[in-house]
Amino acid sequence: MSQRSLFDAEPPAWEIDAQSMVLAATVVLPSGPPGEFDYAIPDTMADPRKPDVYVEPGRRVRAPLGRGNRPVVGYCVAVGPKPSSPSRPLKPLRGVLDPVSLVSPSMLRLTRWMADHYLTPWGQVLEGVVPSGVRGRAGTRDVTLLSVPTKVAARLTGLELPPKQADVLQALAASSKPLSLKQLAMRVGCTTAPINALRKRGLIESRVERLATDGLLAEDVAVERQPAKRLNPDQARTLDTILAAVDAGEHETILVHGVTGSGKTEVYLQAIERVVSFGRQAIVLVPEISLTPQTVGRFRERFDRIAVLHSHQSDVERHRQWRRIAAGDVEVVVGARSAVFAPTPHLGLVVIDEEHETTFKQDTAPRYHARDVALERTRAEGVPLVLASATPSLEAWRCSQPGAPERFRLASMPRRIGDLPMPAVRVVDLRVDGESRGAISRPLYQAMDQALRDDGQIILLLNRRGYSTHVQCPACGYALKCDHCDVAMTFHRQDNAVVCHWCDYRSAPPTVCPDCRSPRIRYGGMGTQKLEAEVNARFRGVSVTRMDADTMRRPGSHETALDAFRHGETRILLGTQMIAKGLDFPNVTLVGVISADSALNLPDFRAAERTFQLVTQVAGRTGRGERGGRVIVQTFDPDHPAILAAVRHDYERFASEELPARRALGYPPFGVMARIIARGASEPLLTAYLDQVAETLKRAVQEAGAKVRLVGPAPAPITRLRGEFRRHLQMHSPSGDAVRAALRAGWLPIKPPEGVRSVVDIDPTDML
DNA sequence: TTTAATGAGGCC
DNA sequence: GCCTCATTAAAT
Repeated sequence: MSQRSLFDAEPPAWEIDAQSMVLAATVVLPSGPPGEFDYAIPDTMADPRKPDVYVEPGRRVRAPLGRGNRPVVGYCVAVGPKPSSPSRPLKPLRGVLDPVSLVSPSMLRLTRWMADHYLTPWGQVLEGVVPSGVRGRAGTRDVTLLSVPTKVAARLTGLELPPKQADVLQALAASSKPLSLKQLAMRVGCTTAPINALRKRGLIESRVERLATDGLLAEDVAVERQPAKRLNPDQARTLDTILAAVDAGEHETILVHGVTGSGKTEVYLQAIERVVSFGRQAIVLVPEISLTPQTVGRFRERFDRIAVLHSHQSDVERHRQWRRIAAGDVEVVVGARSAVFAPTPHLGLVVIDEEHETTFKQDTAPRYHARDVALERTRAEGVPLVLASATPSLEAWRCSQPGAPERFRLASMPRRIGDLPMPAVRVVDLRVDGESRGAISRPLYQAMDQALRDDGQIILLLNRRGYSTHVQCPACGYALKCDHCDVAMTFHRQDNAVVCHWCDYRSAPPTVCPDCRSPRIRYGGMGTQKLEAEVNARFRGVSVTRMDADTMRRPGSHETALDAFRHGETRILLGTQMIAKGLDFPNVTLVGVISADSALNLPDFRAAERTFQLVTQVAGRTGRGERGGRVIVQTFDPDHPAILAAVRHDYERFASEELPARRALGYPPFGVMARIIARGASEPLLTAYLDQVAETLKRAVQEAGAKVRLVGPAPAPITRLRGEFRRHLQMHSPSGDAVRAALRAGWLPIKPPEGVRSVVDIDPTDML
């Protein structure tokens, strides 16, 4: 019902024209105006018997936009009757792009929810959710297939034809299946001229078909099937909890909190077996980094038909997997973040492994969190969601505790399988035991020496790549920064260059201070390259492998490095956080954390949580065999609660200390956060814009009487990035809807000036 | 008075 | 995001 103000006059009678209902498609655009637009569906596009040009929700269409009727492509999100009047008729659609729907009705609802939740135009969400290879039908091609009509075939001999044409017709009639133009020409040994002559005379008929260009891609490696493993009581109890939800056929979120090595994976593998036995599909989300052949192998051992989705796939491969999933040919989808959108026709269960990982948050639009999207999807489809972690996010943990607005069921697995003990953790106080030079303290050195003599293997974590992490002049204090970013340059010895880890700008290492010309420039701070050199120098003849973003650049290098470690060819594995997660090597008897504080001092309210997670996770890489294991954690802050809790493998202690602090400040999980990030080349322009946004936001919050607190505007912790200045504005509120309402009223309508870009990040995972 | 330039608003 | 139309300023 439309509302009319008392002061609005009724329109004069001659302006009211005959309205009629026409069949219309509602269209959203991947870029450009964010709204929904209705277009009349021409009769030719309303016939389901012509599937190639049929308009239905989830397909892309061509539509004329604006006065100039500029052709645009958009997603049809709904079809239904809409009013159209002679004075303002609906424009007709121009065409249909997709021969099948790319987005199911339930995925349309999910993306609609995302558009609302993350304040991102619906069309942009869809564009970000449907892989480009699927849109472009990568790996397929229109092929013209030629055949002889049966009528013609019957009187083949009676035809008078030029010799070449006769040969062609003979060959095609003899073929058991239709041939392409090229194939036929090849077979006869002629050009396409005689073939086309026959087509023109109607003696050859042709049809166009979409076919795979490259035949079958690398087939799934055959893997020997493994039976389900016997479960210990903790595992059995957890499985029962999940199966109760599966069998009830209702949505429920189950947080599986199991210590490292407690056998979480086996539990959800068995839960998936049940789901698959009902003819339904399961989606398993894992952090990108753990999508290794080993992980995937565990699924292949247990399921016949799995699909893998990750970001390093080609468009062709992704398209193929997507089609298999949509066709119902797949039992289990294993994938990174975006696999939460897998088009399973009959979803039965979603599992998010390592639920606390920040890689589940996408850092470009649509800036969604796969955990939150999965929660919404499973709720809408009425299926259970399993979140598994040894170190759950505090968001998930709080939902498992009494009094939370959202209730998750908690399943705890406090013991390792085989009743293996958790490794003993020793803290080395670097203020006391730190030596003047080097990364390895005496206690760590001794432990390494011992471990090597006992034939064990060692993992060393240092969460910084490069050689020296800062380049500084002792004379004037100048620290070398990136020319384009407000970030310290890291010296990489391998490339003999200083590198910006944010924009990859590189330059020659300075030999004198760029500021005061002092020749005493110092290279300080420890990165993985320098650690590797130190280990090599102090443990001569011991094989060492470094794993970080620099050594893992080529595809497969991850596998090569881990295989070498598994087979004992490498004794010491050192690297950044990519070695901290999920690895399961029973012969690792020592884990060393070179610097537990590296994440502790970041300007981020989650710094303590990150530190706890990282130390706990890497500590869990040892003690997985009969030989036990120990952990040495080096820190300058041995009394920090996060480190103390990690030392005791005590998640609940960490949570019970951190949660009150979060509550006091209104930080997540007790409040919702949003962050407006504006960037641009001109700092004054940026400041003026964000000040204006702050003003309108403040007014919107006041008018709504909402509980939304604004912090800033202020320079972002990284003030400059890729040559642009950055400022941000934070919003805190107990209510996400209040934040969104404020943003809709106070941010959306303010168009940034030329040269300023502004984005909103709902539930940001970092503050940089 | 004409022409160029900048900005706001609609796009169904 | 792009086009159109309005408003305003500069040029003839």
